[in-house]
Amino acid sequence: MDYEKLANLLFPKVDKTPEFWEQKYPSRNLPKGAEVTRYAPSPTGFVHFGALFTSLVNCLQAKKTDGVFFLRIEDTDKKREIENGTKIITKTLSDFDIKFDEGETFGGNYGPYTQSEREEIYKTFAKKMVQEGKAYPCFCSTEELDEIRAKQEQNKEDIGYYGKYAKCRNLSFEEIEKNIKQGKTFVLRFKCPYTNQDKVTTYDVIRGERLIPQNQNDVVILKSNGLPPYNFAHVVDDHLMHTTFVIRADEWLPSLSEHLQLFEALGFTAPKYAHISPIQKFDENGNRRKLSKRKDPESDMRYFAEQGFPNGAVKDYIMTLINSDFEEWRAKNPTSSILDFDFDIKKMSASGSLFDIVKLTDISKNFVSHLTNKQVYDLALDWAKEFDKSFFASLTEQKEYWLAILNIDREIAKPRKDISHMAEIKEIYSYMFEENFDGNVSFPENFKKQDVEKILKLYPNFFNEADDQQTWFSRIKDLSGEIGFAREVKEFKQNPEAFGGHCGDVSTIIRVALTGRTQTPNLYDICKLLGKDKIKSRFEKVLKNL
RNA sequence: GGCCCCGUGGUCAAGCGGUUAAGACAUCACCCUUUCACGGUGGUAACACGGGUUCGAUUCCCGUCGGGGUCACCA
Repeated sequence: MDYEKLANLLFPKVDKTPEFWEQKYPSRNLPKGAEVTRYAPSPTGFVHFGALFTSLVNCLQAKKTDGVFFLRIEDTDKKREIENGTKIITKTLSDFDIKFDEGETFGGNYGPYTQSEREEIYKTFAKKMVQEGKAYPCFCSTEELDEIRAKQEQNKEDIGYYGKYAKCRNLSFEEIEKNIKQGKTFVLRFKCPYTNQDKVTTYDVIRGERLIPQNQNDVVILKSNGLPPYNFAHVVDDHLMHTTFVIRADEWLPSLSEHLQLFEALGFTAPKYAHISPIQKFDENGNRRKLSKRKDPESDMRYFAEQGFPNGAVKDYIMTLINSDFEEWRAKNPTSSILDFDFDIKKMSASGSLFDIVKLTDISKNFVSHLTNKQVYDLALDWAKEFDKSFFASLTEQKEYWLAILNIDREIAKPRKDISHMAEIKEIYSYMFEENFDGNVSFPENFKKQDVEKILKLYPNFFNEADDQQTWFSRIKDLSGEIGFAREVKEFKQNPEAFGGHCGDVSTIIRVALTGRTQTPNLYDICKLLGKDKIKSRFEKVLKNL
């Protein structure tokens, strides 16, 4: 077979040579140890939780080594593309402070960074493969391929396009020419020189050295639309873009040997690899499974935006999954940038972790507790603008009041931790607004009705808006004494029979009467914000319902 | 089904042949406190199983089991 002739038959329009591209994309001049990493999504407009996870690891790996982190859009399958898909992805990542050094809209000397615009490049290298007898055209139809598979399944043989099943592998030049003249489309297949009896040693940065069977399939390297599938695009792009470190999901592990073969066939040096296990969740049977786009709302980063989790909190949570000593570091450095953390990809676990909303909630509460009232207000405002119109209106119209509410138990040594996401704020503080208060509250059962009545009638006389917190509470004690309750909790505990309750009980009754809840932020602040008039009117409503 | 990956408390996880098997979340109890929180102390709770190797295995090897992934002209 004259491969040169075949190459020209298949790719008559390709006039560039591999050398041309090699010269156009010379080695990057980077310091020793600098890693070039990338995030390479399809423009589906959907950012999976695991994708954010992976992109964060890639980003950190590049930043920690003073390397380059770039964005490449893998759009060789036009079916998956949606309008503005790329924009949505970059916006989402940028919200999480994941910034690219290079990419279609970020600049860089190794573009185009969109695969559909790289067709000429792929074809140049595909042609080279043909010229060297390492690839051949395949005219098999889907039906023929299905037949092959059915036969293999029946015979319990390995499934795939290989050996005697590789029908088009030995087509003569004349047969190929005839097919092409008839206008038949073809895919280009890699002429795989191995069987799966052959083994190859691979190295994965997280998993270490492994001996794995070689791929034996004549995999497709150019689809009939002229663009390559992932395998060939990955190899050509990451070679030409000088990626040094490919960090990707572990679903790629089974095709690693295939990729390595392609690097070898092209005469390229393969990058380092790390394969990350997927984030999982329990299914209805209690088994773990990968977070699913269809079944799990939290697989979509939009979920966290809708709930109003601060991006920083989500990122902190992901960091705890990436390197488990992050939490300890974060506790000591509550406001430091993640880049100051001693990230190390080798500290990553090879096993997949379970998504845990409870843990995220805890981390988020900690995160929010370190913010100022203004920062929380701004986050809430941003969130409400998009997701809750009435809350937005309330925040805007009563800005000062909201700032005061959000300031309760904040910016003190041990701040309160009750807000984890923006969507719950309106509900958490609903009792601060008269329109939500109907006087229909229920007191804990151990309180006597007459005690409640006494307290509600007396408290307004004991409350002065000008009092500081200490004075305020001493008046509550006075009130306690007046109705036969203990002024001090200790006093009560020593002799419970002698009292109707203690000052803490009085506080609880006031709290419940005012808010309908047994747990709220500092009661003193609430009373002060509400003011005497509202306290009175709320108590009147409660007394009517008693 | 073939191949591949993974397997320490409910969850995230340290651990790299000898440990009282860390820590965090969750949970429970208690303490602190002028209320609610916050905080503190302590408790419950784990090496999937079976064989080796070894003086000694959570750690190394093999097998079993369990879970996951992958077998496309999708990435």
